[in-house]
Amino acid sequence: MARKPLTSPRKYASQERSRATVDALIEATARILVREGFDKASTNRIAEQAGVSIGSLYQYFPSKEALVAAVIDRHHEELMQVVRGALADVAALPMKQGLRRLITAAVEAHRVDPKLHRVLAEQIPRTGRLEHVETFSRENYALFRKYLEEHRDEVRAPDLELAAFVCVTSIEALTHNAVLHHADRLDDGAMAHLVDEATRLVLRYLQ
Amino acid sequence: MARKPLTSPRKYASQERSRATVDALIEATARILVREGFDKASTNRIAEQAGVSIGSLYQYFPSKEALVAAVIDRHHEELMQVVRGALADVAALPMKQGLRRLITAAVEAHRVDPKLHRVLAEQIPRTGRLEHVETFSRENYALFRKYLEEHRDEVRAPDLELAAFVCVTSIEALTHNAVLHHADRLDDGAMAHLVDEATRLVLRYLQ
DNA sequence: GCAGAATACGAGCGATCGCTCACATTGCCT
DNA sequence: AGGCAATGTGAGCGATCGCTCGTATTCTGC
Repeated sequence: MARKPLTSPRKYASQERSRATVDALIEATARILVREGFDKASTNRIAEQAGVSIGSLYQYFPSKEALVAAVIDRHHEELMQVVRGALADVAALPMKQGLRRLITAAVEAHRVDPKLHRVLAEQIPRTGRLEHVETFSRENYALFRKYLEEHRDEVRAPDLELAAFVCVTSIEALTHNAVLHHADRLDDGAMAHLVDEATRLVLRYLQ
Repeated sequence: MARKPLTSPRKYASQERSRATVDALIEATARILVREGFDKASTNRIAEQAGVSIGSLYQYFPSKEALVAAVIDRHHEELMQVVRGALADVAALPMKQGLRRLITAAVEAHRVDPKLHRVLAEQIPRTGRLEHVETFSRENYALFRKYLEEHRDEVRAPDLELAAFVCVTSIEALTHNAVLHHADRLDDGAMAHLVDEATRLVLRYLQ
């Protein structure tokens, strides 16, 4: 199966044991990113934390960058799970309730692993994996646009593409800023308040 | 004047020559950040690009971090110049025109040096100088809140602090995303369109 | 014009980084 | 049981990093 002479690292782990190794490496990377930051996340350190030799690391990840990209992908998949679920839930609701629920979901998504989310948001550009984020954003735009189309009767906007951009960007920025930069001032009351305001913002804009 | 034995670097350059050195270093740092990214911006490389010895660099900046912080401060000062100017211009205008002008100013601010702005936005967290950004954000919130207070008769919001957070965050995210991530699709027409939408968004929210 | 302060220089230190490779161990298949 | 593929190991290489320090040059005040 494997043809290459082990120089360019194998990508696929077929046995149970190696899958555990890959998982441990990704998990260790996430841990170190959260606890010590990007600069401390050297490949040697990650391997050590994972309880795996540095050689094994390079069997499965061609570079440090690839490791971080794997963490990003895993995290984004978790986020999209939340978003897709929420969109399915609210498909039939009127927009007022639907938007409120969607914005609540956005907050929840940011609370899945806020510290990791923050580190990734800050460090992703360095990985050269900006495409990943672009893809992620694009899927968000597309999903929300579809939502708007399904509620076209309640929306006065002529350009749904633009409207989706405005809504998604605003909601993401509000929840991101609130959860990641003002977590201190954000008890449950303030949080409900914020969801109210954000809902009001996009609802009035769309109608 | 200088007491320390040259170990902890001097902060103040008193002669003309040394001020030029400091400027060259900051300018070189900005250039390298824009052209080659954070990782390539080593202190040796910065000194070389500035036409200055590495020793001189450490006379004026105690660390690489301090150098980047200086670039950040300079850039933020330029941005705030634009923002403060716009706020002064629109103080007497009714909100509808005023907000439009302010949002246009936000776009202009992002266009001062978009590439540098992007690199800084992405890399700032690494410098440990997050406080700088926080201060910057806070000044923005405060200025806009003051603006809202002066137009209290046109604003229905009960909590101006929260309203300022919502507006500033949304405007900043919209202009930031548009200018830095969708510059391709952003001719003058699309730009005017975006300003329209953003104005509508915050105006309806506030009234 | 001269002394001392201010400024500039750059070889090079110690640390760390990403990563390779020669070799050892484990698991699968017949 | 034995052979080969899959997986695991870690010492260490070459590069680069941030930064120091002893020395050379330039400027200022008298």
